Amino acid sequence: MSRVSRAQTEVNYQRILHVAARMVRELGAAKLSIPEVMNAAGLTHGGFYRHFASKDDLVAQAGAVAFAERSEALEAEIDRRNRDAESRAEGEVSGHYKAYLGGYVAAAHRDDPGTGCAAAALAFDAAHFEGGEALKEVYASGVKGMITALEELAAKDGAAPAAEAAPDRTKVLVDLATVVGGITLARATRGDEISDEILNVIREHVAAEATTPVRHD
Amino acid sequence: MSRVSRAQTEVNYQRILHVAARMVRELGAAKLSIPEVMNAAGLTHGGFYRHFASKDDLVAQAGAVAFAERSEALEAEIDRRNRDAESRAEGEVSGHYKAYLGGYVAAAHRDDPGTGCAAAALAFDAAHFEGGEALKEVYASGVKGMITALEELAAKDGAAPAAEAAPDRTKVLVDLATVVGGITLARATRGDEISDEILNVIREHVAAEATTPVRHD
DNA sequence: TGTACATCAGTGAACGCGCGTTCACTGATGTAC
DNA sequence: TGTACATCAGTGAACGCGCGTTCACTGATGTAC
Repeated sequence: MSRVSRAQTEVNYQRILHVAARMVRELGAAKLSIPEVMNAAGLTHGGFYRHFASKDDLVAQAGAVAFAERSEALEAEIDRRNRDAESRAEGEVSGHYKAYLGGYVAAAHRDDPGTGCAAAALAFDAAHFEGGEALKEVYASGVKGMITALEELAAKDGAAPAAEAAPDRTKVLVDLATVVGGITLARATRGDEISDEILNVIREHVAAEATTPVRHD
Repeated sequence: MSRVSRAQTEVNYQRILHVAARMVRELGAAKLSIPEVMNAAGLTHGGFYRHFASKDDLVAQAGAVAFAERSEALEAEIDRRNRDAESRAEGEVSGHYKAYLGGYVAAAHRDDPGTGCAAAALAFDAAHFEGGEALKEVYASGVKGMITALEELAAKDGAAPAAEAAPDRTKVLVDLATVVGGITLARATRGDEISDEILNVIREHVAAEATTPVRHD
């Protein structure tokens, strides 16, 4: 293969990005190798620099794609909530907020980080990134986007018991930390009985009143 | 320097271990280099294999040391609680459990992972470790030790509001996930305003009734 | 206690390896006329 | 529409680098007598 059409170039670029978005969540930035990414995208490693300035550039762009993929999933959940709201009487709750959180802390999500939450999978790399600020910025704005989406999802949702206030930013931040910590601990202890126990306890805690959990795989 | 006394050998071994326990929490296993560890311990890299079978062996042993260092801090907290209990009337609470959690989610702890919680700092490496099961086992038993210690610390502690049950294993698991997730997100977003906001919100949530926070630095 | 010798912790050079990155080359694509 | 040519996406070999690991060597330590 020599030169390729513009349309094909764009297809290849997108394929590299999405392959890398999966692999960086599975392996982390340090073990992500350019030859392996290019091979997984069906190309040879030599052409890499026609698309990216450096490996750090790839990692930052792939991180942004990972957040975007997940953001689509969360927005779909919000749409579902909005549609439900139309056919719901005043005071009723849909439970999508808690369903989302409950599905987050699931074995399927723990076992498949490559398509899972970018905030959990990329936290280490965002904290340790040394190639400029690109990934750090991607990560921070990705997390802030998640928080906003969760606030939106929770706004008319709630399903809170009588004594508890309606979900607000504080509750969203605490819940997000809880599920991110839960999946992080569950992944790190995978293979030990404590891993499932953590998932189960956290799931019941965040989604006790949920109806059907959202699938994360 | 050529051969060295047995006592000095043990001193050097311990120094390598503790230096590595700090560095692996700061850098992660992938960026931890044997030459740098040995230099930081005041030795040259050639002698490394007199003490360790491989880099994976070092990482696993250093991880165990990191958990042990922190376990000592937690046990000191439990001792303090026990001493307090003697001079406390029935029904009073000391608040050490919540003080510990509150101190965990602090800027000082976020900014100094090298001496901080091993469960948070080593989660990525435990999840991605490929050199046998050593680090995974160290990590799982380390986390289970933390949970046991927190249960013990919470047992006669509590400071729970009227409606809330006394802290039990469920509460400990949820609280642990929340503070681990909180410090993980705060480290990954460090430099952005959201980092401090997460720490502050989580701290108030887990330690609302605490008196003085435990220092984690 | 003193002597002779084996041990082995630490040194520093060397190894092979995979990595990120560069580069000369290819030849279909895109463009100018 | 057709032709001539410049462009440039992709190829595969090559580079320097730091890494984990090995090894011959050193000489003080520990031991046997």
